[in-house]
Amino acid sequence: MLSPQNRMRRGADFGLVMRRGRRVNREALTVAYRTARRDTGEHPAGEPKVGFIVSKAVGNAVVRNRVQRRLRHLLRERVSDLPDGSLLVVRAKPLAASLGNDALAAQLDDALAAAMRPRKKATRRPRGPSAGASNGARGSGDLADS
RNA sequence: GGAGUCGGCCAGGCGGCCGCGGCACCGGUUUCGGUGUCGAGGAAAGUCCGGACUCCACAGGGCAGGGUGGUCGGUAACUCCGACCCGGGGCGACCCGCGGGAAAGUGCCACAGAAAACAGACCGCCACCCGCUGCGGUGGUAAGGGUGAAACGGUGGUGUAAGAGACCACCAGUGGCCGGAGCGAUCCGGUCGGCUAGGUAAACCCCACCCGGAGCAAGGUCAAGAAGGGGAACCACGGUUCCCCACGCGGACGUUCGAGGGUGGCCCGCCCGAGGUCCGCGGGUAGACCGCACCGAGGCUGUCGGCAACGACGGUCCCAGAUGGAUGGUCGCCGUGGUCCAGCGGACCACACAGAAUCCGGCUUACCGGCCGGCUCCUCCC
RNA sequence: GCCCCCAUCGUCUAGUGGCCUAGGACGCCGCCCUUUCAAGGCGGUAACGCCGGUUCGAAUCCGGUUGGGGGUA
Repeated sequence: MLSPQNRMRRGADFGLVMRRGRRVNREALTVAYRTARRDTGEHPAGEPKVGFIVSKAVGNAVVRNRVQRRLRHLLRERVSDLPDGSLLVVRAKPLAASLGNDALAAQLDDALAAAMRPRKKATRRPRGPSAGASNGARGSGDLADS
């Protein structure tokens, strides 16, 4: 589960990321990612925000809830690798409902790595006490390795 | 023991690690941290009914419109529930029924058939007649035939030219009256009548009863805003008066002989009404908090009343409250079911239907299974 | 969340208890015409979302269900 400060809550953020962000498609999900723009000052500093989209095509309400919760738990271990002020939206596809946990995690890591590769050097977030104090230790998964 | 029927309850269990939301307390007091505690369902679903709650409207009358439909009760209310009545099914326990009115009226009943609702007669049967044996005419009759979903009481007899409730016996049905039982629907008995009256109201309709409209995105407070609010005074607490600011374009109408608005279907009527009103297009806003997490038609339990639904009284408990939306993820063991290897056993897969959103009472629909109890029928034993 | 609406051939539709064995147009298929294609002509294909009920009889009336669509300070 994500910490409260890492949740995307505004509809405008979703629209911005889905429209302007960098999208990567995999079989079970789609990832849209957008780094902070310091010139426009959209999100001055602050924690990275993550949002989820699970449409009705995925399944009924029980299935959709379960998919969203599993994705949230997977993202919780990876939030510390996102730079400050970045926005991420994960959209689940119908296949995600029937996928095992390892396979789902593999697809997520693969898509995240592809989305962050081009400009990860500029805004790489420094490790430190401010970077999610409780999660810092276990969020060590290197996206490039996965 | 077998078969069946009705009702109630449960909704895989335990543990490790990592997490989330509300509330209370403590520390900090902007963010936050710690401890404790609570955290999905029987259907949370469909949104089909009924209410609570909120806002708008609320002199009155009429016409529409919608809903319900055996009776009595239960309830805040209901299209719900209970008991009973009637009709149907079952040996039975029991189950099913949108179950008022078709002798107030109107409509419809295709095809077939002579005839489809009010009487009549195609074939037939019988009698008579003839300009005479014809596929003839006149009259009687409705038992028989065939059609149809449905054909004008049924069976047997008397009777007759042939027949017919024309008459008789039994049976069925219907209406009036009388008596009895029941709060009532209704039931039982007697008597009389004409002998008989088709179906359809989930067709119009008639009768009885009920229904104002919208819905928590209701509604309120604050912020923002240029379109609507803000401020002050008086005060009978509902208004009056004054002040501030009052988008653009196009069009229509009007100032007491009244434009337009309200009365949320319409009309009459009533009220408001010029400090102009209405329509179209453009342009602008859509954040936070309250509502809302609650002592409630509340849960559990006991006694009493009632056949029951349910009610009365007492005890006890406080029991989800999010807002891109918490109630979880993962691992291990056990349990249940299935498949395979087919010996102990092991491996693999699955664990139903399904996720609160203002709240409550119902209905309906979906659902792997498990547990408990009442009753009925059959068989066996004592 | 709340409130509404709709469902007929592949597509757009007509049908408002019996004339429905469901009509029309555009499609699609075959044949004719043409040297060939198009156009034209002839013929064919193909539907009442599903389950119950009312009725003698249902696409139509009444319930339920499924699937779409819309509105909403």
